[in-house]
Amino acid sequence: MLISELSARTGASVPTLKFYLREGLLHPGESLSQTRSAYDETHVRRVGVIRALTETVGLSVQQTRGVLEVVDSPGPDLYTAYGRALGHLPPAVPESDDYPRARAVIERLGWAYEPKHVATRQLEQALAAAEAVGVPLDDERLAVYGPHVHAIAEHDLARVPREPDAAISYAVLGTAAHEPVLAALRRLAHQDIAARTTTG
Amino acid sequence: MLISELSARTGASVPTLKFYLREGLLHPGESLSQTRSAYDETHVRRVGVIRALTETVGLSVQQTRGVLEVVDSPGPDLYTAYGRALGHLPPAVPESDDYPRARAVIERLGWAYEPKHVATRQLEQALAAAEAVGVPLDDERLAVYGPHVHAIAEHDLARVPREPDAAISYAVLGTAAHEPVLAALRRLAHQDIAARTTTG
DNA sequence: TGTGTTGGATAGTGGTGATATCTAATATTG
DNA sequence: CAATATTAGATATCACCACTATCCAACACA
Repeated sequence: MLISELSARTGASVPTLKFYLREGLLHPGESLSQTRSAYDETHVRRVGVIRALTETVGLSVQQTRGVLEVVDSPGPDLYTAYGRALGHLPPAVPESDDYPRARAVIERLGWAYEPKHVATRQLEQALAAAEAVGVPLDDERLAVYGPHVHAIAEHDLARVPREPDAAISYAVLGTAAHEPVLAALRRLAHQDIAARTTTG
Repeated sequence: MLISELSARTGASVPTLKFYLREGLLHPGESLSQTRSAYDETHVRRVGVIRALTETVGLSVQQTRGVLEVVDSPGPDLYTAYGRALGHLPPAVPESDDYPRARAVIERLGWAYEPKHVATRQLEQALAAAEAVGVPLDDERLAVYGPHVHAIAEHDLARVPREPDAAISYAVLGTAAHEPVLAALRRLAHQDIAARTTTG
């Protein structure tokens, strides 16, 4: 299909598609001539991914490109690819050599403190932000969160496909795309409980 | 304290503080004269909240103002205030009269489907985005998530303060500030499990 | 042969978060 | 008391970003 049809199929305007091509978010179509390229179903899907990552997950174009690069060239192992992908997701965190809040929490939960994990840094950042807002998370609360989150994570990992490429793409996109779902579920439960306790 | 000291205390530049004042994120100081105002600890805290909401939670200045307005004038009941605050948090969702994906999930979980809840709309949006990315959430998975998330939410609500004002501010800021913590915990668990299964 | 679309390049748009500059008024210091 | 510095408040400017618009020669198709 030509670019105008890709535009019709995806709802993205032709100039926007050209923009994605320029920015390297969308792989070029197969060149039919100097002035014509053929796009296929992979392009349709890719545009959907781009729009979901930017609009719903809230990534910038740059972050989206970073995530998609990991999906396209994941490297040999899941752990490395996952870490790389997390590095493109917010919050962006400056490197340091110790993350005291995160370490305390992780040790309290009996998990392994590993400062090299990107997620460790992001946890530190998130805990610091909660403190700054005036709603710090105490140990008892984190002790409650921990097992529930771990159970969710184990279930996630159990469902990752076997083949390495599919696994990486699934893990990377799943992390970004499923977080808003979990957040929405929690908000929904809050709102529901609040409605029941408020009104009657 | 004068604005320069507030700047020193918070790390925000004087022009930035003036910007927050102009935009209505920061309440004015007590005017000492035509060219001098006194700021206090409430201003220091408020700047911390603003920076955490914008930098870590990722809200725009406009969204932050919306959330802070709810905190400042919450209205009489928690449910309304919470809904209003959620409306300022991403993802922004166009209104509709039915949210089929969300309804299916909510009914499957045995919760109450209430299309008026902002969180219902946000759930629909998040589920649609996951589909678009190619990693839809099946019923079985949501059935696993549901109880864990609900347990977390109940624990959250149990710890909300009794006094209405404190409760609302806690609920609103807590929702925004604790989501990144939960997300980071889940990412950490993923990365940890991936590290163990990959390397050995 | 003519009409119209394409790829590719370049430039422009609107919004946003933050700075910079300016002025008159007021503290502070020597 | 004079000189210097700092402030509030207003206006203007900046850099960035995600797009969008325009233009052109090359080409397809009727």
